[in-house]
Amino acid sequence: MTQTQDPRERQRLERYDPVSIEPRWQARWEELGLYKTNLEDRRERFYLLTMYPYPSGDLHIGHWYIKTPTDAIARYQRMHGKNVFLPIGFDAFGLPAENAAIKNKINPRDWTMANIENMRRQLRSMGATFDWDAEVVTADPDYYRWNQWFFLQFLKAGLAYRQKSQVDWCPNDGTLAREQVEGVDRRCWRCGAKVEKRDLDQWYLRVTKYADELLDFSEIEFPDPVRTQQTNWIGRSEGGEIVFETAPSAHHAGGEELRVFTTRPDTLFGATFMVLAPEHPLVGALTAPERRAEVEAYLAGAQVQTEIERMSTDREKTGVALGAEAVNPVNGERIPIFVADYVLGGYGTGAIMAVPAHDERDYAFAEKFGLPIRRVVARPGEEAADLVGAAYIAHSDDEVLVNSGEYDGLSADEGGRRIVAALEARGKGKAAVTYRLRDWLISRQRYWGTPIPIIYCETHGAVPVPEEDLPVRLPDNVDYEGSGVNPLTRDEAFLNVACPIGGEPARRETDTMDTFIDSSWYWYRYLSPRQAGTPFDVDVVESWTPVQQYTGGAEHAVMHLLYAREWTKMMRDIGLVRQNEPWRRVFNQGQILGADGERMSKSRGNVQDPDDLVQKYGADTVRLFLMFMGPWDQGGPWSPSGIGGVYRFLNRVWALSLDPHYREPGDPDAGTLPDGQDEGAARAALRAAAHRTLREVTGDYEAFHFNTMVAKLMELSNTLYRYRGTSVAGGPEWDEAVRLLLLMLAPAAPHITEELWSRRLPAAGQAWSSIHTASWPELDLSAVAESTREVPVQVNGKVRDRIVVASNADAAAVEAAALASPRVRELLAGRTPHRIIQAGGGRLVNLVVRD
RNA sequence: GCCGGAGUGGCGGAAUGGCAGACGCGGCCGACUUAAAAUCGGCCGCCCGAAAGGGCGUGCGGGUUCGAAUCCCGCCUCCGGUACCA
Repeated sequence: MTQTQDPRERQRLERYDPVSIEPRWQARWEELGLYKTNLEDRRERFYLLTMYPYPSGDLHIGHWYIKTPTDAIARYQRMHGKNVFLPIGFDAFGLPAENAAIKNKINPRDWTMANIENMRRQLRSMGATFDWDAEVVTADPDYYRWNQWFFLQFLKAGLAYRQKSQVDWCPNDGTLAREQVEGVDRRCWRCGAKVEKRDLDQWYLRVTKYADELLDFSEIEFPDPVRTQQTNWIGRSEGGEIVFETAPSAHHAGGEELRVFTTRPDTLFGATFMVLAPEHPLVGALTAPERRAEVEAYLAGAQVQTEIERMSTDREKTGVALGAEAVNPVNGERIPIFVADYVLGGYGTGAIMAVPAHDERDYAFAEKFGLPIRRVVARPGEEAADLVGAAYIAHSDDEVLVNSGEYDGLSADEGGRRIVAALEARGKGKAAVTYRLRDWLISRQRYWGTPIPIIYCETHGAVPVPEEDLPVRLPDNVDYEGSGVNPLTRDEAFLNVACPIGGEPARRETDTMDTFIDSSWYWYRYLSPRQAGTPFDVDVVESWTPVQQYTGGAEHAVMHLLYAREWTKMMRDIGLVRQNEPWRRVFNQGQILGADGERMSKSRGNVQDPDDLVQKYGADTVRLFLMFMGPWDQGGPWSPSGIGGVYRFLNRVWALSLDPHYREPGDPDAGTLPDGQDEGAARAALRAAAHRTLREVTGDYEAFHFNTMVAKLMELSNTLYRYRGTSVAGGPEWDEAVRLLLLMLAPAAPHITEELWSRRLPAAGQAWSSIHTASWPELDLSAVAESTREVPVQVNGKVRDRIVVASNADAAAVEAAALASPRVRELLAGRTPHRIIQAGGGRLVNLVVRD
């Protein structure tokens, strides 16, 4: 067994050369069809979905950061015997393609398809187990025709509608959904330009219908921040709708209804004025002739200000009196009506009752315009004198109504309920719920997207394109004039069409759909990507979805992740699927930033190209390094320092597997067992290390704790290294440990493990089979058990000694051993501990002594 | 402002009520080598001490507990989201 050897005489160990190993195995796996999923297979299914990339041209390291651990999950689940489906596709419509087309005068399709081709190559170089047969490219007419089909079904079901409205408009990107406008200064999520307002006829999806249902997360497991963000975005508020009436005046007959929404109906007696949003339809009618000039100037100013700094942080209140009054339904009081842009046209009823004593914004407005402030809610014990002038915004349980007529003395909550009930009896109000969520504006004034299948006819209006005429294809050759104006609007061949109803000359809708529609259902299409006649095979969809696990970035928390839930519910309501949610569980990995801590982008010049790293270290090292960097949900600035450590680790795995008997000339202890260990103990220690690692690594894979998973495999390889060249190296326990190490490492570093595995099998007299078809190893708990254990002993909470006891020692034995320790006796100095605590079943002892 | 997340060695990070700093980077020392690289081994939170050992230490201040990086209260800083939502 023991060999003496002169290293200079040994044949040199073959070098670990990932660049030659990796492409060879990738080709072999493809040849074997190892990752083609048979969707008919009845084994337990595991649909693993990762957000499909936008084909911007190059994969950067951030893509690998999402996809590498996802691939490891797929491989891990396969080793557990599950039928795993891991598809991939491309989010191929969108603005960058169009901008590139304008700049270079090429077709967006050509630009996009060339990028996709490059990204396919890069994705393959990761060694990921994507099932390429399921690939979906959204710019393919066979895909986007179903966007059109869905739109028509939603139209029939009343879930889609057209409306003229003020929309957020980016000078570069055209119409934006509300979610796509970012920040205080209202900038475009995509290009960062200032967003303006425009009045346009637009198509909407009626997603507000699902507001309450979307607040129910019982069937979907989201990271907490995503759930919170969606909840806030939907923004449900309970309160009352109260009907004020306009008062008659010299210029106005009065009696018109002015509805307001409030969350504080209990403060109705404190309403001292009313405010309408600039967009409110009654502003014009209510304005007194002598006020008209000023009001119109204000409205014009508000329009301009939306384009400039209306939302600036100082946000001083502005507004103008209309010269009209409203009647408070609860006490008949007449209060003045103002128009002010701090009231939003799109929320609630676009009008508020202003209660300056109990609302910060109303208070600021009242102060500025010298309007009365009347307290109507008081805390018990507050004197009448305390109530003058100041505002009281807080809302607590023990407050009562004052200055509120018959409701005085009631608790605010109870008073509010009674006020609403009394108004309701008179038809002057009712309990109401309002949401912040708006319907989804899907029209985009862009070429590179799904054409909205509508034809405008002078006789028949907006006519849906008949289903049999789908898809409405994007013309391939369009004329880019170097401007952002949608070229479809001047493409006569596309525009001119006969009305499907009467055959009259008519024109096509030139708007295309928001690309978030493409990404709202692509994983259903993956399951039957070439299905004709329906968007997907419903039986396959029912058996494979909701998706088991979805992985991707948190930046989509209130966009993609909300739109797709809405879409699924709409599909359900037109009878297409039976599920309520698209996915069961979503995980957000962190974001890799550039070395400068900023988002990686070509313009910043901080992009890390994975190809360079793969060339230098191999895909396995890059994969493993990305997993090892830190917790997966954390991300952080990119720094390649440390990648060498991971590369060294793989080299050590290589050396251990191929050359167990080597003795390191630089190590004085090489070839000798650790102090105090005989061969039997060494063998047991090897097995214990391997199985303990297996126990922990299994838990880490399950919890997506890839960084600690790698650390523990490094520890195991360090242990093996300690025994390399000793009498136990190459023995059965050693062999088992190496085997477990390779199996545990296989999901993360698939190439090197496959290479080493394929060399082990013939050595063991077995036929070749891929390590990726092997089963996850079985844990042998008896191997983990040890005969002794170390117990830290604390005195007053500070560790003062460590004692070794038999691993089956009971509490009394541990206590006795602790008290017998010379060090402890010295510290106790004759005192008797008044308390002895053993934590975790004797894992730690704490002796508590009083001074 | 509001909502969410985070703050631990020179650095990435580990430990979620029980031995703080696993694993890795980096640094220092040593071995191997004619030499260098590669490789291998050892040491490295701060302060006192020759050592044994002791004191301090997880953003700051308090608290709960036999015991706190971890739980509670009050702050500070950074990152993400949001922007007058009545």
